[in-house]
Amino acid sequence: MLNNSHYIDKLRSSGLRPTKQRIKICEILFNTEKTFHFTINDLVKKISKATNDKISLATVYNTVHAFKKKGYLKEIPINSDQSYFDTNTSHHHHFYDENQKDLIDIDDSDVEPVKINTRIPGKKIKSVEVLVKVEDINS
Amino acid sequence: MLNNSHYIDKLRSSGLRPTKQRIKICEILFNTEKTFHFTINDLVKKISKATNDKISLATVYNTVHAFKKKGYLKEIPINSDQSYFDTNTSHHHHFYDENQKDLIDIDDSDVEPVKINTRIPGKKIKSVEVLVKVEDINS
DNA sequence: TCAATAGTTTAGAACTATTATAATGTAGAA
DNA sequence: TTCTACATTATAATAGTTCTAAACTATTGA
Repeated sequence: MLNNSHYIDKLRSSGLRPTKQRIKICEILFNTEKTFHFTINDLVKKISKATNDKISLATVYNTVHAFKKKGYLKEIPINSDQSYFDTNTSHHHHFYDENQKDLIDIDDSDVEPVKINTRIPGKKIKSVEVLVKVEDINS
Repeated sequence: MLNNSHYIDKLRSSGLRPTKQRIKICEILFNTEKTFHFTINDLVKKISKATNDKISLATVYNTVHAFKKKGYLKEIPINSDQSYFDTNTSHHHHFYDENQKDLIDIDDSDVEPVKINTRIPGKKIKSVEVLVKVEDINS
């Protein structure tokens, strides 16, 4: 809202035109102290709370994908009917609470480096992601 | 095909009626030396190859979910447009080849035990799954 | 053995997340 | 300012999955 020049620069420097929709989405995703997880549906709700100018669903999808491609967002692999995204793009892992259907970050420093003692010929490792599924103690 | 009594017992003992559809799906999923990964679509194709009596799509979904619930199948967390299942229900991990969209088992013995040095109060760990995304070396 | 019943299968409709389309709008360059 | 390539939009299309409700069948117990 206030200081958008940062986002404008960020967008422009990665070859994305700083349109008002993209800037608004930047504000919603990156103007927070803490990183967070969201689905497209979550983001649409946040947008409609934050502004009166609605952004079309297609643009939300386009923007999220563009941001993911540029490395501003990560997609988190969970079996789910919808995709989860993370504004925390640093290397880290996740708890997935199967009762609350809630994702919780695990700091990289809280996971001992994962050693994989096998390789696939002709392939290089792109990422190593740990998903810790948890549930209520009494279940 | 031949010795179905094993599957009949297995189904019955877990409270699932041994219908011919379920027995057929058991044969396809569990009559193999090696475990494998599949999508619902893969399974439907295997069924239509294996038999002339077609099994309706709804039944395939129902059966896979029932088998998953009983622990005969695992669902593998990958971001994908469709769900992947695994007939290997032992503890192990996966490579996901992003170019070929192919899943490859990583033996549990090929991954050093993953130590998580943090916990969520009131929650217990249900599983720890490692997904190693790989891609072609020249990409 | 046979009817009752509770669980199962089925085709097809419905639903939901996501992607494609193609017309309109707009940022940035000339 | 004008042009053009890129963006946005509403809407249609697609694809995986779930729902529905009627028909079917394995099991129970009389």
